Amino acid sequence: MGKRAGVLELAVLGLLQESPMHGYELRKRLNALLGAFRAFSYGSLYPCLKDMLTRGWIVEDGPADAGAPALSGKRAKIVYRITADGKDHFQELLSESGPQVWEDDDHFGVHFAFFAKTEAEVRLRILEGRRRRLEERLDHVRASITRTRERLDGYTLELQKHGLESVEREVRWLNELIDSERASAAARPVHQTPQEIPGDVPGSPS
Amino acid sequence: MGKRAGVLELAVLGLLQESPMHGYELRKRLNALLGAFRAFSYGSLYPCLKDMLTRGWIVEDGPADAGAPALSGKRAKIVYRITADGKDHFQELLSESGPQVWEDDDHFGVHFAFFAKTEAEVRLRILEGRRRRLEERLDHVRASITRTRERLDGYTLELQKHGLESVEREVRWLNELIDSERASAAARPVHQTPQEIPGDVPGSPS
DNA sequence: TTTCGATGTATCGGTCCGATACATCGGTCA
DNA sequence: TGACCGATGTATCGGACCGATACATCGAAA
Repeated sequence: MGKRAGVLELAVLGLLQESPMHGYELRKRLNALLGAFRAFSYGSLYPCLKDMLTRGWIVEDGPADAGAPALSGKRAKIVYRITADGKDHFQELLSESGPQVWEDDDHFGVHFAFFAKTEAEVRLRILEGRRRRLEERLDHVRASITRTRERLDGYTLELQKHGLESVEREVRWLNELIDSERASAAARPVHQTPQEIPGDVPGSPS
Repeated sequence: MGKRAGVLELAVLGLLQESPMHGYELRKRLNALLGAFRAFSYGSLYPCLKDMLTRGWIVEDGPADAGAPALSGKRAKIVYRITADGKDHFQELLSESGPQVWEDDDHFGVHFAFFAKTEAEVRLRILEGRRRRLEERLDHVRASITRTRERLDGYTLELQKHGLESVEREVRWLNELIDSERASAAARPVHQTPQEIPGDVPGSPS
């Protein structure tokens, strides 16, 4: 599967970790999770689910209404549940911290969304890698602007500036996050398992 | 051709408007133009150029070194030049101001990049449409956040917040642009041709 | 002289998704 | 009552799209 598939796979496993779900709900939660960031379509979701079934990361489940097994006819709903293998695979994917994670915007977004389940060390490595990447992009864009400054009209320049400031803003965001991470790492010196601070961003809220 | 093709087509025509170019340079200018926004690949550029050739928007040109026609062997460089039909088509595309323009991020970006060549009326319509679109997205995201606030962990929430603020920032940017446009429209009441203010964003610089 | 990065043209395999089809459900209004 | 409608729900497909790649030339450095 392609570059994206890994992303979807991770996101699906992460959501199913919380509770079993059917496709429709999965898609909604998926897109809510990433907010304004990204939208997945059924055209990728269902093939991905199918693939994950064959690999054994997830299994289909009858609906949870065990009270009425075959009563009242048919159910079309298909509920997906994560398997033990799936959980292993999820943790495996989560512990990745190579370039793939921070080079690609989508990869970073999804990985970040599950930071609460990620080891502190990995979190920091990803955040720093991401920052490095954005700063490279920044240099590149800045150079490009100064190189072609006189050729650009006002609107084009405005667009460039806006894009530049967006990236600068993101770097500032990362700086804050990294500082928080470091502060909390210093406070709790050695290894902290993710479970110790379930779902809290270290540092003061904003 | 798909949704994207229109975007690339517009961008290419806009750049060739300034001066003839070969593919490699075209791609560089293209990606510099859109800054941090987007990157086109040869895999889309060359097919697009081929398509535009058959439609007659552009023509191939021998290299400009007319001094040595067949001297010193071969030249692989292919220079593309816009035709009269191409210029017409460019203006036609530029005068579009429907939903396609502001719904899609890429469409908006490219159209904005050529605002200096766009009629003031169209500019305003696009900017306002874009703002409306982003505000819808904002409402949607905000609702989604409050709806699922208690379910989210700190990192997920942080991600949502960051995304939200990005969009809010973009809306503020659009507000400023719209104000500037209105002010300059009020100053020069009736029709102003794009050429009257070549390449200046109306209003004071930032 | 070789090597290397930049310039330059071009294609293809395979991922991805917008559009679409189809079905059921709960509510609402005449 | 029933007919309508929007939300819920599963699923597929055509073809746009692009990362990776191949190949060639050039100027300059080592």
